Amino acid sequence: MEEFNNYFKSAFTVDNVIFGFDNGDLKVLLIKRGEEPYTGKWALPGYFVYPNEDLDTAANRILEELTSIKNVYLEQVKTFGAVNRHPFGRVITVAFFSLIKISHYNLQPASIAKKAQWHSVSKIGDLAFDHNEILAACLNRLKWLVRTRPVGFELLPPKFTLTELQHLYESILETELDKRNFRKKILSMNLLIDLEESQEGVAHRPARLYKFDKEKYKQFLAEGFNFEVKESKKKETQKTLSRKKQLQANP
Amino acid sequence: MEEFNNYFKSAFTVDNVIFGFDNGDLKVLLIKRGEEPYTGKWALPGYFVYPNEDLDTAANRILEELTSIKNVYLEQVKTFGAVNRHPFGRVITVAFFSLIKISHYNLQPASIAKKAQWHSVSKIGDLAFDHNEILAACLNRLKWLVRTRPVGFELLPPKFTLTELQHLYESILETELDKRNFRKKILSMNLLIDLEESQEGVAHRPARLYKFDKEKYKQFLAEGFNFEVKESKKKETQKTLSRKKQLQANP
DNA sequence: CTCCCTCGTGTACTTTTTACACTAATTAAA
DNA sequence: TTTAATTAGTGTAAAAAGTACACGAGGGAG
Repeated sequence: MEEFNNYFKSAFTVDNVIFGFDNGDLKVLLIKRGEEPYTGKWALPGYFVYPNEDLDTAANRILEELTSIKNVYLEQVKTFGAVNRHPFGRVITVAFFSLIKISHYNLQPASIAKKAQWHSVSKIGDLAFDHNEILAACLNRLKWLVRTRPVGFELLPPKFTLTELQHLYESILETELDKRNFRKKILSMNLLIDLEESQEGVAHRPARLYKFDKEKYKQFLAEGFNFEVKESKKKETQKTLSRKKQLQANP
Repeated sequence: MEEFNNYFKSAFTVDNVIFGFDNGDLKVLLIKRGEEPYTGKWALPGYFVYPNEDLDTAANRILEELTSIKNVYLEQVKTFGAVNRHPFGRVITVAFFSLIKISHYNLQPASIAKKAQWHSVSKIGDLAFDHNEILAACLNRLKWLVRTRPVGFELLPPKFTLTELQHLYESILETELDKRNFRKKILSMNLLIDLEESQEGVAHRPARLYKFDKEKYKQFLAEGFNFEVKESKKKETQKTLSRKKQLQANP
């Protein structure tokens, strides 16, 4: 016990990569640092974990302080603890990401709003600390997630069109998807409810609005996951070729 | 800076789930605790992270102290930091898992060997701390990994038969695989080299030996991953049914 | 020589994925 | 009110991948 207390202890933080979707673009909420080190640089929102706080509690706290939003999708991704990642001492940080609906994002107190800003993921420059690396890890996880689980809904307003959903996927996966195949796939999951309403205020044929079916989603989670969105293949994969070879060899 | 030093600091450890495969069974290396708390209970090997040590360095150190093995597959999985997970104070632990070839596993110094022991993953009892939870998380990740990347080789001796490889997959995935389909799939990846040798000392027709092709594997990693082993379907999935419904509705 | 055991192999069927193009609905402008 | 502009919405056929399934071959043990 006494021995225990003598061990080296390190500062312990949580960084939260807050994703949103707006204007056809995937965004991250960044904060302009007002203090040393890296003053003036953009950084991921993060803070020390309190002694009586679990990790995800800390991540939620950081999110709420910034956006006044609670209860959103939040996932632990990876822990970063390189010896020299913080110039003032040893700091270990657990990276989380969360998915929020930007439309629901309440303006924070002015003091915070001055510092916090949405940035298109595709146009991020040099961030403070190792935050580019953290962001990259979270982006990767998000890509995997979106191919695997129908979480797109977390980033869209409650009512959305299939085209919006497709743009969201395309933006996250950085690829183009075939409209018909995408719709076939998404609708075949039966996780969308057709609201039988249409878009308003657009200068072209209005699209149908859908909402996400939370009940069916629970069922889906319980039964195992059979969902994947794939991009087009442009060339024969190595796998295909080698399989053909194999078949020729053993006719 | 001064402020920085006043923040709450926590003890910081790494736990390493060391997987091996032997006798048709997936194993984990556990240690019998000789001190408080949880004296006498089995626990995952783990230790404090030193001030000048990166996380994966610490995980490798723990592995090496126990097994004298270096340079094996090692992956960070998740960080566990619940407020009360350690009765003596706040301890945050980063869980890693590693894959080793049990055949290469040198006997440690007797002092360690007395405490360390391989346990079949399927027969693990109550572990110390939250280690059952940590093990479960690592097992899940391993399942995903094995369906997605050809890492099975990390757990087998340098020369192995396809049946051994299949048993490894079956043991990790906790499912049965069809022999012909499994071989077709594995061979079509072109990651195995047929050694044109046979097993010896078995009381039946000896199987061919293969080894893993590291060069092709690098290529495979560079080109993106197209590998998955699936278990048999026993019933129509919900997806199939709903798709049929949809097709009937729009003929 | 026979028994016993595991090895190794092919095919037909089902499901999933992919590629691809035109008509419909609405607003804005002429 | 006609026309242009713009996005919405829809089906099908071909290719690839996945699945189910059974028997002769090769070796050791007795």
